[in-house]
Amino acid sequence: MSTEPLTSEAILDAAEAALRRFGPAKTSVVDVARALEVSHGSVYRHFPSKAALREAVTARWLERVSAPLEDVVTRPGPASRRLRDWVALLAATKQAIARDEPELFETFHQIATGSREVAAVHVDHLADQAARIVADGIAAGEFTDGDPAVLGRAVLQATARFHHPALSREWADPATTTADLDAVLTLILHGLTRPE
Amino acid sequence: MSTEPLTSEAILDAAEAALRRFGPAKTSVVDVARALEVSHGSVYRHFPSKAALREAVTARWLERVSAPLEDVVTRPGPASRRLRDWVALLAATKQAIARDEPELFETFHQIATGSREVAAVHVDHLADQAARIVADGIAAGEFTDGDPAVLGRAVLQATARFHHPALSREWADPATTTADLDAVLTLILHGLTRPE
DNA sequence: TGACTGACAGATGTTGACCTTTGTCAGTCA
DNA sequence: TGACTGACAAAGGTCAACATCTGTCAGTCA
Repeated sequence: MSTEPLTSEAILDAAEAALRRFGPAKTSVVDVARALEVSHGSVYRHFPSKAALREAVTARWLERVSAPLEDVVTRPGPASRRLRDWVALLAATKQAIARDEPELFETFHQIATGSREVAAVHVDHLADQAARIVADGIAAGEFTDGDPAVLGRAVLQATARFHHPALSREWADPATTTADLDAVLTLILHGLTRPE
Repeated sequence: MSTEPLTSEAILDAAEAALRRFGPAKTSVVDVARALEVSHGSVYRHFPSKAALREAVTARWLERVSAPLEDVVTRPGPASRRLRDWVALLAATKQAIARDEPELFETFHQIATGSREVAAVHVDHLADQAARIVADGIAAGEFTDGDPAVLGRAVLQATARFHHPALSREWADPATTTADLDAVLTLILHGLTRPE
């Protein structure tokens, strides 16, 4: 019996573990509280509803997806190389999770689908990362002029086929998927790159 | 009581009408047979299973989607204009159905998702249409050199966000969607177009 | 003779009584 | 005093008996 005070972080950890073990359908607030050896009423002192708790778990998880991408954004080197690597890493990350932990992937996709807010924050974050690489490329004279925000968003949307969770069924064949992503990236980069 | 012989076409018509009226969950083979005033056993003389019947209805419906696009492919005029119009018409068609007949849209999406074959034929057909416009553009010196099949497929995939049924939730705001599609199309066409 | 029927077995859905879970809140304890 | 408990009402989920549907096939009818 721990004497530590109950924190939101501890609840998120327990909730994520429970979701991994039982899946979204079989995870109750009581399960989460039991793992923490508190009553389920205590969980409600930190999160206003079960939905809010699940969204918080998902938001934290999505943040762990976009954090490694930040390295590619801030790394030195040509913007075209970084943009290509950034999209490839984003796609590879999502596809790896879908392949290796399909249930967990499905869980988080379901929750994100149900809550516009959580998904929107994640998408905005990604679009911003892409926009910053594009801005670098324009500043360096590597890309043609344009609004980085619009172009970053366009890059994200044009590659949706390869990272949007709703299209995970389309990733069944990794070889085809990689070749297709290469073709789309080449098309896009050609569209961004300044001639000469 | 009709003396006409029962045809596959008549069954498809009745099945589509039943799907429209009752939805996919509530449409039984018996319902379809009843509308035709035959026993459900007769339907099985034309289609080996309920799944095959539903797939045939869906295939016919998808063909009605891609037929009007053919006009844009064969129409005279610059390839860039036609490619832009083609994607816009494809997106507008799918989005209009999703908006105006959400249940029917959901029905056909569900069936197509369940049967790789039907969906693959449709996608291949669309990729081929795009490839033909790209080939025209290359032949006319309007686009840079490249494999039309690869580029056509890339165009289709890069615009998936705007026409893939699995992403219909993302079309909620038509104004944003149109602006986003414009940005992606501009990016892609810039990538295809020969400088100068 | 061959398109069609209808009775049938097994699979799949539906229903409603029962049970678990969510979310609240007055009360306890340190 | 404020973090925590646990009993509770309402909402939602579970399960087994019941009903419908799918797919087959021997038999009918023109």
